[in-house]
Amino acid sequence: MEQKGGLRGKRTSITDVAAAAGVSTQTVSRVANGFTGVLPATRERVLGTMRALGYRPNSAARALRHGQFKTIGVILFRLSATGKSETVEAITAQAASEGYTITLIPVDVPTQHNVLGAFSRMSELAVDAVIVFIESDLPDASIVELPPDVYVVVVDSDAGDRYRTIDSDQDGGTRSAVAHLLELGHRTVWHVTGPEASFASRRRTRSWRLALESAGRPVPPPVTGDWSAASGHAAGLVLAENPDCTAVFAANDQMALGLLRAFQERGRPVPGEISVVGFDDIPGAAYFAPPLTTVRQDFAEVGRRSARAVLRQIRADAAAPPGTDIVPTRLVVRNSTAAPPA
Amino acid sequence: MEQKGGLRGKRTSITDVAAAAGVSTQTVSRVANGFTGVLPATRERVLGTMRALGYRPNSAARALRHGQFKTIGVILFRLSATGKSETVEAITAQAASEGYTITLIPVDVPTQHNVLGAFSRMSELAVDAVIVFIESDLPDASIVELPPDVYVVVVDSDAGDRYRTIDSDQDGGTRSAVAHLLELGHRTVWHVTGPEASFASRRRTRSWRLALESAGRPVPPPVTGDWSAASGHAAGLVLAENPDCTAVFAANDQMALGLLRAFQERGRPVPGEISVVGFDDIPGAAYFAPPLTTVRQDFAEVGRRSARAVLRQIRADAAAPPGTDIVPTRLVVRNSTAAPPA
DNA sequence: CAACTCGATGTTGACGTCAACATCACTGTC
DNA sequence: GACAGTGATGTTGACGTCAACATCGAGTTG
Repeated sequence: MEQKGGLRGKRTSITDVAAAAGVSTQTVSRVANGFTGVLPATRERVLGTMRALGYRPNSAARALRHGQFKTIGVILFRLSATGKSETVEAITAQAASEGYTITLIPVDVPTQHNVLGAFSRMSELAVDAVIVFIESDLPDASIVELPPDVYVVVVDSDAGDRYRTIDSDQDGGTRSAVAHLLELGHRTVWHVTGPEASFASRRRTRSWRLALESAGRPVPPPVTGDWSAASGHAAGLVLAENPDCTAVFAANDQMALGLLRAFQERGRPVPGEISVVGFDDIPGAAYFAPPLTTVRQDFAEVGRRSARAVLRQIRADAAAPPGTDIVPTRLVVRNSTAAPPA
Repeated sequence: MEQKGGLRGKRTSITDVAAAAGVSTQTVSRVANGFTGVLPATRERVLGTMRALGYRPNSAARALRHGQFKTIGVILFRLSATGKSETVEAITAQAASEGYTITLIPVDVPTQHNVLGAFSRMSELAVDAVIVFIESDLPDASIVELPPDVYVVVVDSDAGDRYRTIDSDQDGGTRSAVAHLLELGHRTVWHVTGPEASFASRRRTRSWRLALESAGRPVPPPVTGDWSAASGHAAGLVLAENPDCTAVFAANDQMALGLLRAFQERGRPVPGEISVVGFDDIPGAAYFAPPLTTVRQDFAEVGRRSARAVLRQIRADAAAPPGTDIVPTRLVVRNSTAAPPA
């Protein structure tokens, strides 16, 4: 019933509690922070007054006093992209376990310019460190805009030589996908890529190419998609016309889903005539028609490690050495892959 | 190259700039805040000094001074649940457009106790308002723990009589799904529910029941799921055995996907023998086998409205009247529904 | 040219917290 | 019983910002 308007600024402060309890603010502070050296009787009295007055420490004053915000900023582009929410969720949980809070710093479009903007905007934000979670190239200039007292960890990007980086094993996952298909007897593996701008996509494409080359297989021209099932479907319609195509590696599961559909529409049974492998292992992939063989990413683990890395820097008050911490991926074989038709 | 350790606390303050530029801190403040009444020459000089020293306003000091944090807290359970990330993304964007930042406040398990904990924990957080985004019942006691100077908007829950609430039109969506199926000629519609604890699920179940009753149709026993495709699959295995079952309304698309798979495994063609309708319209639903008829939720709009509602309260410095703002949902007819077999 | 206006800039203090230091009342010692 | 020691509690000031008020000098007016 107190949810009335105009209540701003009436928050009870340490001074109010001190006055009401008949002690000094310092004593209240000691009680609030659980310090010893306060008589049990006094402590109880103060505690009671705090409760009665509904006292809550003011975090702005604390932050000002301590020079720390107990907050980590996460700069990101599309939170709703596959896996991102799992990662952010894990970051949040991990941070919370150490008393830190997460602040979201959105970037409209991940152009160099905008990322730069986010970096400089953030520098006046109340954060002790940042996790950069944008799957595109970081502009070189960004380092200039970075406030020197904020630590940085980068997720899924190519800043390993400048910042600590956490990444899923895109390369290993891709190689195991290609290897799986080759072992089944396919002559080569076709590929549907993600958008050009995506760093993850480019790496998958590169690893796919390398895997084929090192196995001495021909490298068919990749088909460009945009992560969506629709683009996978479009790619599938093209690929279905090609009798040589017996195995496709899609850069994510959504596109693989589109492929599955396109092949079904074109009467090219999966895995009978064409095998399909995806990437991500999204919820439901096991129930596609057919259940999708795919590369599972541990999005949550990426988040946990990012948070830990950043927290470690804050604790040590020192930047982590650049370099990349790679989170394993794992091929999950289901029913969308089989030997090529005889 | 400045990313060295131990740099904490060296952030340049308004005082440093003032000293360097040979003016008072107040003048720097005026320049920093774009106030008039500063000679262009002075302004330029100060601006230059700020740049040279890399000055960034300290938001903790600002917050302390103004009594506002320019921050909105979002209390949520699982960020990675369907649609949640879209909503949060929209909240973040909307808030950012008004200079507000989003802080994530996770709740491990949405028990009454934990939600309460989040509420009280949050009260010492640096937030001006909260969006409660937990699809479970809010404990009555929560209101007690709520700091009186923080505004609240609730998403997808049943607090409409206490707080401003934003919600998707679960009822309308469910009714249109059921109506669609009945219009196709099905005698009745079976239902796979979400978990018992979910408020959204319970409402969908209730609306489904009401829709059938008001149409004078028999109400078959609902099958309980847990949102996952696996649970949908399990439900489908059961339902497939029942020759009376010709139409199923699944409380979400993941479970619908599981149903599709189960019916396919059991040789019950969709939509030939059984029609399936889902809820959510997740990415890829249009590429399921067959493309899924489902109820589309506008998750982003829910987020935008929540943010706007909360921002409006902050601006007006007054709580919004309780009541619910309903975001429309829309039936998207695709190929998983058809007339029942003759 | 004294009185006054007005625009530019400076000074002071307060927001809430808490570290560092100061004080005060005991207790026990010789 | 004067004195050091100890533990509980109080006082002061500083963190960075900015509103309110103060000052100061140049231009205007009668």
